[in-house]
Amino acid sequence: MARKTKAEAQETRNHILDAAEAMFCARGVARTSLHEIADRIELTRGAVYWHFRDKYDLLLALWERAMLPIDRAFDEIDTEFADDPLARIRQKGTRVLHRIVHDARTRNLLSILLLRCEMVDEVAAAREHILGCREECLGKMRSEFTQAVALGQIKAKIDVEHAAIGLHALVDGLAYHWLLDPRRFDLERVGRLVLDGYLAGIVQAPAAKVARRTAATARMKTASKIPGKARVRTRARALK
Amino acid sequence: MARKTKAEAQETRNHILDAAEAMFCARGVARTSLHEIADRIELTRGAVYWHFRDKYDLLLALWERAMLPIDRAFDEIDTEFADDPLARIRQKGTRVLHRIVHDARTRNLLSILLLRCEMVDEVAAAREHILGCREECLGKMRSEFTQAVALGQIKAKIDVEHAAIGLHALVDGLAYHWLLDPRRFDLERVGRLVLDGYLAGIVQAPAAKVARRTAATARMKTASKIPGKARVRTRARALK
DNA sequence: GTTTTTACATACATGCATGTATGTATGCAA
DNA sequence: TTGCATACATACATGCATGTATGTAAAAAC
Repeated sequence: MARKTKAEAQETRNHILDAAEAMFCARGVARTSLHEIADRIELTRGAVYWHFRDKYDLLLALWERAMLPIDRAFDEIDTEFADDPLARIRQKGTRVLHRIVHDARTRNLLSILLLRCEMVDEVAAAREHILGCREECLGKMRSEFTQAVALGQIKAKIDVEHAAIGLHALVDGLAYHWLLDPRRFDLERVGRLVLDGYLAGIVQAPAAKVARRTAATARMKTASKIPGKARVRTRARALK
Repeated sequence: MARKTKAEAQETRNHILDAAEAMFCARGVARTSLHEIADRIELTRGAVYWHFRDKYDLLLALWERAMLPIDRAFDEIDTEFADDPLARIRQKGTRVLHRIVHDARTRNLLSILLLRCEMVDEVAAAREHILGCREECLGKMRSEFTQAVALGQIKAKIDVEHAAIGLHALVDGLAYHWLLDPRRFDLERVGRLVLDGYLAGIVQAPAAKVARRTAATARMKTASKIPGKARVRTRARALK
């Protein structure tokens, strides 16, 4: 068969990635064969094996391709809200939700990651990559929270590590449930509400303090042993 | 070979389930063959096919076996905190976290569900089962939140549906990240902190109100359009 | 213009997982 | 005690996915 030019080869590489993304998303990583992927774009397995070592190398390439635009989107926010870490946190959360809903590639990749891929030995390389990205993301968020504490935007006693972990878990959990059943709720709208609720629990409270206690908070007093975080008093007078 | 008595047959059925749980957890559902499962307990595939239709029927049985104790644990809490819905919410969240950390079966099953299983056509039956459980859980939580609103424990303007979705997402997200890398953080401790932070964002605030606004909340005012939830003022004076 | 390398297609060998059919010895019911 | 259903083991047939080896024509390097 006629050999393609370098640019054309790059194009077919992208086609393979597109096909893999679609197939993985539709039928799961383990259940899709390289034959099916190649077949979808009228190629043979030879082409796939030429560009990628095996299925998991292909999967890793898929993730690397998807990470770039996400990182860039995050950096945009950093410059946009240069002096307002709390706004950056909120903006990053809502933008992630927006991307998941409106950007097919992000949504597909997240769907593969959360629902269509078994995290076992074979995907070890990809797993390490994901953990690295997660750690990087957590580090950034921790940094944001630290700055927010320094600016008095959130309670000083908040453990920034925990706040970051919670935020990350919340967003991923929302995405997970939405991907499982997208018609169940509106990820963007509900997600923003829930996110605001979470942030409301940690933003800096004004001086006001009252002693009224509900039955629940009285119970909680005896039930839990963590003094710092939960004693936070919150005030988020947001939104029009 | 010698036929076993009814009780012995039930025992081997459980052994098969145990072996499947361990293998699925260690190597993923798709990558474990029924041969490996049978081999692990010194049986043949014939035994597996006798008790289960195929691999996914086995998977479904695994989930059904795990759901019973979880439901019972939840019911215990209902009777324990009969008059305090907010405490029930908190207690259920923390108990789930506790179970995940300390009960191997719960942990394994959740690990299979979140990390070792591709949610595609083949697991459709199991998927429906899971969605049903999720809906049931959400319904209960919504009910708890509704009662909490009625008792004035949380802000009346809170949308109980969103609060339940957020709580569910938060717990699942925490579990997901912890299972991905258990040494990264202490699920029980950090999870309880984060959970309290989330609940702190929605519990009923006392009358106090102040006008101080951080840069972030000012931004948020313009950025968001949801008035109810985020305007909640919170106070959770919990914990000793 | 020749050589080399590229970008695939084709062909081959292998192994493994599945499902089913069949065998079989025993528990259990009548 | 007979007969049937049970609780498996064994055997068989099939298909499919993988990896690699080889072929090949054109692009690119020289």
